Amino acid sequence: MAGWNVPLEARRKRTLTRTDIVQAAARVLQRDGYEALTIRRVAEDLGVKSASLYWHVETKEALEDLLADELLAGVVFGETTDDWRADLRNDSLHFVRSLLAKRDAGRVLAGRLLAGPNTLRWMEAGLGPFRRAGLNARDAAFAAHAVHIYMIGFVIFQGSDLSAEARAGKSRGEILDETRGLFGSLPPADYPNVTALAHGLTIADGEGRFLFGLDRLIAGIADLADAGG
Amino acid sequence: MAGWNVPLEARRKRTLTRTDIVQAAARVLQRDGYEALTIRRVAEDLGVKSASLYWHVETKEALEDLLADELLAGVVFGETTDDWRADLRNDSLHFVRSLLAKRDAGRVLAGRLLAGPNTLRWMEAGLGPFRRAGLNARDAAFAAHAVHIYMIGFVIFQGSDLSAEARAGKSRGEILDETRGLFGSLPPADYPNVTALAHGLTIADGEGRFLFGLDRLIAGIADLADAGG
DNA sequence: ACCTGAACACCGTTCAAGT
DNA sequence: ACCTGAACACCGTTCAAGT
Repeated sequence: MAGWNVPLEARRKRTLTRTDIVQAAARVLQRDGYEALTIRRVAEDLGVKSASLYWHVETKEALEDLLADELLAGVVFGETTDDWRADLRNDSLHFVRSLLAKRDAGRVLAGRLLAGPNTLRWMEAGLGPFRRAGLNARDAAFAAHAVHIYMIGFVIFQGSDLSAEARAGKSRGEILDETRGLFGSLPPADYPNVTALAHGLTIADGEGRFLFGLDRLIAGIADLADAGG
Repeated sequence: MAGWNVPLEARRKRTLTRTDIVQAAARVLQRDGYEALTIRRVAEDLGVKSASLYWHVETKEALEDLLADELLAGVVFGETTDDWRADLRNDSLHFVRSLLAKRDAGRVLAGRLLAGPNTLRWMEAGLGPFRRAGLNARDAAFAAHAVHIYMIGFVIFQGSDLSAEARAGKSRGEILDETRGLFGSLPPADYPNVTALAHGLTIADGEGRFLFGLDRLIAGIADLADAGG
């Protein structure tokens, strides 16, 4: 009676683990996006009923916590050199590249501060440049946090749709073009700054935009490190 | 037959408007939080059936776009002085204070770049210090965007629950205390940086933490402004 | 110990029907 | 023009029941 048409069950030979579930969640996120990341779909991807996941994971939020840690697994760090500024710049660029390469990573990571294994490894390596800059413990921690917030914020913005219109088929570029047009057409008497900066505020915001802010942050941290050391 | 027990309907004497709906959404957000911000609850708050809202608003996402603009209505700006750095610092501090005063504002604002009336007014005033710094148009726009990303990122982090555990009753302070204990108990040979900075990474992160990063960013922007001018 | 069936209390959204 | 009733296709989560 059965035997044919059991492709999903066949894939699963052994008992389910948390790791299986987290990796399935990562697949669903990558394939269908954050909106479609549901317990039921993760279960379906595993060839299992949704209720089964609750044996391994407390809630959907807890699964997202685990997924957030998983997303940091792929972040790589360059070699340590004697130039902490260059190291910090490289590490930060790799960080945002790695997260932007994964769909909706910013939405999952936003507001989570976890202590999973990948997060700890990433933190340990990421803190290196701040310590080599010669900052005291508090300043190093605060500076690292500031850079972290900036990076996550950038990933969220860059990976977002900007508005509901975007989901209705419009591309990010089209939205930006429209916004530029709107900014430029405002009455300059009332909006002198917005009209004057319309172009810079709406041009495609890739790595150049990220690096601009990152370099300002690094310069500001260097000011402090130089003054203190 | 009726006449008694119609409190919600009585409140609504005239026809529904988009403004009514947005303000009801703001009330629901403030009262019940982002998770509870549903079309059905907004409708209930207005004494109306959920289907009615779709006459005025395309989708829930479109309503959240409108709500995002509404959240910026309360942001105030100080007097303009001849010190753009001080003005920028004041404006930024007021911005995060204003958003942190509203529940889950970061979650609504995250990733939205809109051109609503409040957003435009806020942008116009917010761009002032960057222009007075003497930066060229592109640099002023990029610098403003960097500060914006940092502020929104901070609000998201500060307003978040950090993990699923937090929603299960634990306070933010308890989570931070636990995390500090965990960081401190890691093997220092494997995690020299995390253990050394455990305290700074997990102490209660209020305005001091925000200002630290903001001041680094402003210093970095000033470096550029001074070099260019 | 682990998974399923079936239900509960919700969602966003649509659309014919009412006024 | 504006709102409702009723439905559709989903959700997260629980829990008795199966193996």
